[in-house]
Amino acid sequence: MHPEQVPPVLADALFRPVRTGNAFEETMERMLQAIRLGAIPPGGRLPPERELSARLGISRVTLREALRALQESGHVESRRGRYGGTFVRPVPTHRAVAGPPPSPEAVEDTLTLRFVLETGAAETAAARALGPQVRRHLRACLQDCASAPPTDYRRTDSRLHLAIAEATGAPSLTGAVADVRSRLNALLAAIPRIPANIEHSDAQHRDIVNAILDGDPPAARTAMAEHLAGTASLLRGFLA
Amino acid sequence: MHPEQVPPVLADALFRPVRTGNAFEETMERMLQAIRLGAIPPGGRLPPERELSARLGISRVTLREALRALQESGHVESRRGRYGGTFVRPVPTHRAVAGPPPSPEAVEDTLTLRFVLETGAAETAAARALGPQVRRHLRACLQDCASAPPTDYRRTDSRLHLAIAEATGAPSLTGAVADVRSRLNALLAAIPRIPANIEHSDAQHRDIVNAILDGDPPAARTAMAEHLAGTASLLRGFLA
DNA sequence: CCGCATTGGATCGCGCACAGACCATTAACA
DNA sequence: TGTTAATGGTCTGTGCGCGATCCAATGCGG
Repeated sequence: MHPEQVPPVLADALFRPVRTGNAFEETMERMLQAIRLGAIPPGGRLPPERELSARLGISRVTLREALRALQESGHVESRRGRYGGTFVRPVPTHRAVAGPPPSPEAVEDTLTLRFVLETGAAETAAARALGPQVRRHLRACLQDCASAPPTDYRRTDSRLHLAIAEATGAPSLTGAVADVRSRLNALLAAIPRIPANIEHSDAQHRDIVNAILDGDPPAARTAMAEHLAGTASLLRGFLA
Repeated sequence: MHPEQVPPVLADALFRPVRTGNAFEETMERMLQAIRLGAIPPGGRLPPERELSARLGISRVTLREALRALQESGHVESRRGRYGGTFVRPVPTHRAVAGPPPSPEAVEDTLTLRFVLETGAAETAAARALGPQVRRHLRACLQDCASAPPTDYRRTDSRLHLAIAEATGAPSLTGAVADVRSRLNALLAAIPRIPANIEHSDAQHRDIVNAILDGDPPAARTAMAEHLAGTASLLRGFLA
């Protein structure tokens, strides 16, 4: 007997895990993502626990467990009372967690998804009529990125890329870009030292943002593709 | 006092729900996805419960609850004993569940993400050196799609698009395409009747597959973009 | 200086999901 | 024709996450 089988690659995609880890771990990951991607800047305040737990779809108890862990790891700080809240601490103790090196397949997978999502986001953003507020935000992120000290580069860089995704106006796309960006940052953390191609990056960032602001989708896509190629070959060199 | 706030769009993306629904519902969704997307053809056999529950990262009890529900809804059928298993029933009782009409924002969100993912997948697939097996699979899906009766069109169409995503070799991208495709099918289900532009679609499918097999990324992207435009304007017309 | 709205902090009972073991059934194969 | 391996079917105890409710602190407005 030979029942029809589902192709292996498709099976991996469709029958992938329903839930990755428990609620606590998922929540930790999400909060760290928000902090590391610079969505909540140092000194910034997180939404109140009741609101945040509702947004994340988890109980307040579970959220508080995660926040407590983040507190102990030095990422956030809590203050009680009205006008209190949970605040992101500036430059937390950056202890590099040395995990197992990622497999070449995982690297290629992440880079492929990233390329598709981010070039697509740039193109889509350029095709939209952007409001003045969004345009200002893009320029501000670009400026932050260019003038940031090397220690903040990773964060401001993520912030800019996220801003581009936001400019598409599609929440799903923004979320997908945020996720793949987190995966990318995890890969970059496994690299010993980052070469000083920051100036080069800044110029590329400017090209991308200009193309988007000018409403030139093909140029935005091309500029983004060139920008991503740098990081991609860097990662492939170290990890693949 | 005015603590720095996180931009609303980004907050929606980052603080989106950690887990959508309970494990049972998630599992149901996943299994229905596999069936409706045609990954498991009618008559095909699902992996054994033990293996499937392990893949999905859930307990066998929970998986069985979902399978039982699918059994009662007529989607699958179980047989005990060696060489038994759970099989997809041909053409289950297609009772259309009339939910609330999707919001225009949700439609636009889905269409945007779909455009980015699927054009990106086509381009990526065309840029790869495809093995003979993959090439055969693509051609087979194209053929199925062209020769399928109207009742099977949705399924074979999904199957072809999934095959293209598979051809990228990136599991994450394949999973993302499968997800957005499910969302799209949900939207299409809300439309009263599908116009008879199937022949047109078949020609476009051929163009896409040919461009991929010829290794012409720009042509693949363009062909896919044209193909998606049809469905997009259809949905926008009905729902936006 | 007082009152109060707002926020973090803490506790208790409930229900779902899990892990593991065991039972029942079936078709290929020797 | 018996054996056997693989599969669906069932049961029980355990732990995590949830909902709800209350407590504690704190700074602004009167």
